[in-house]
Amino acid sequence: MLTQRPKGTQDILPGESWRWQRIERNMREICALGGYREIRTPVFEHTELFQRGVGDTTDVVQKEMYTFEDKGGRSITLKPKGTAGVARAFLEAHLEAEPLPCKMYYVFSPHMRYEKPQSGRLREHHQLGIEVFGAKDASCDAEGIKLAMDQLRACGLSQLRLEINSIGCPACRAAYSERLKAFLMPKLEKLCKTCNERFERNPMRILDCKDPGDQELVKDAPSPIDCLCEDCRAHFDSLQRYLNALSIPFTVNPRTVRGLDYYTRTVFEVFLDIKEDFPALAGGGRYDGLLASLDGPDVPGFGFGMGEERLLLALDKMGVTEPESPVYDAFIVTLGEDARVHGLALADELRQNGIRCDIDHAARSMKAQMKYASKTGAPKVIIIADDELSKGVVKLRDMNTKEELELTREQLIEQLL
RNA sequence: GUGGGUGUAGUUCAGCGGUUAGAGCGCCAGGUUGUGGCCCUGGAAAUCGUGGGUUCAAAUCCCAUCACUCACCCCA
Repeated sequence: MLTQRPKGTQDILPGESWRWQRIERNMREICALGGYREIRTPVFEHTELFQRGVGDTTDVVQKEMYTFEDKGGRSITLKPKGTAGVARAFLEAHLEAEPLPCKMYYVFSPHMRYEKPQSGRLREHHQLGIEVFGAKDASCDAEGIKLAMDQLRACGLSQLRLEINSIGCPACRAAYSERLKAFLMPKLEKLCKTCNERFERNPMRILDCKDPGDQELVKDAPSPIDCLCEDCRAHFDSLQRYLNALSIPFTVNPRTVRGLDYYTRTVFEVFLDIKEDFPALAGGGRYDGLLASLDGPDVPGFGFGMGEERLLLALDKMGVTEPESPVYDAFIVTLGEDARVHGLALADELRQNGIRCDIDHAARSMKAQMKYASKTGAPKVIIIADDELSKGVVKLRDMNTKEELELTREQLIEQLL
């Protein structure tokens, strides 16, 4: 259908864009306080960037990318993940030569994945988040997590649950993977079908399988934390120290495993702390090997992404509602074309003075204009008709008290300011 | 990709074989030739998702298809 949006997309209509602006404003303010500056990267990149930067074996790359060949024969992919593009921009501009860390944030970044849509999951969604390059200490991780929590709280969410974990460095992961496989091998027959598929591809994913039978079977599985090397262990310990210093409650969940290849050490997810299932609001972690894997310098990284649609969904879910502020400070009701001529000039003058106002452009009846003013929530109405024109005044009506004053232009502006 | 649910005015829904498919809300107009919210009256607005089949007769039953939606996989 011509007038139907593509599957898995959403329009942000005039009546709701203010909600987006509000959460994005919160993010900008919070980030500015911590010295993060905005970065904007393209909505499409060379396909190879995502294959290398996200991971060839991940579901995102294997079956969810919007990939096409452009007219120049290049393979192009619509951004399915944010970090790879930011990493590419960082490397291309050689920001590693500038003072580090490089602290960046982004808002309203569109992400496209070919998935089957459902609640909180779209084919195009928008993320806000941060990326930091060149800070290896866990204080960076803690600060970033605090920022995510602050952002959610600033938007009006208080019931939050932070889950952290450490999946270690590649060496720890290899060791853990072996240990986990050894543990799972004898139970393989009893595990569900998808877990059997996961066994070779990504055994860690079996740990957060939703199947109750499987959960029971893997209850005593070894924890990745037990396989951490000395450095990774120390990093995870200091992360917890920092989080405590920031008074951020958290739970260590060894089952939290980000399904992307580039993560190292810290991974975390933030959930709504409620009984019902609700998808993660934010997720992220450390990716110390990412830049090097893109042939860049050995510079560590940390970041998180937060789904704006999911955040808004969570606000609805938790009943955090705030009415839209009225579109107008005043609405100008005019009767007849002479009045409209004056009304339009007056509207312009008021706008020059920073007063948000509008005038009827449809030559409707006074009743209809009053009704419109009322519907839009305008607190004041300015009435201009023959009577006012001949007297050289306008009438200012207070829509709540119904009080009406006859005023000159100067008096009117004074009143409205 | 797998599985469930739902498609009827702008919107939320009723109708579930039998005249011309209804209602609430919204929209427009009038009651009130210069005054909104409440009330009253009227009006516009629907190829009943689409295609095929069964039937004397289909919005209603059957099949297919598309869309929306929810869950799984995965992820924000």
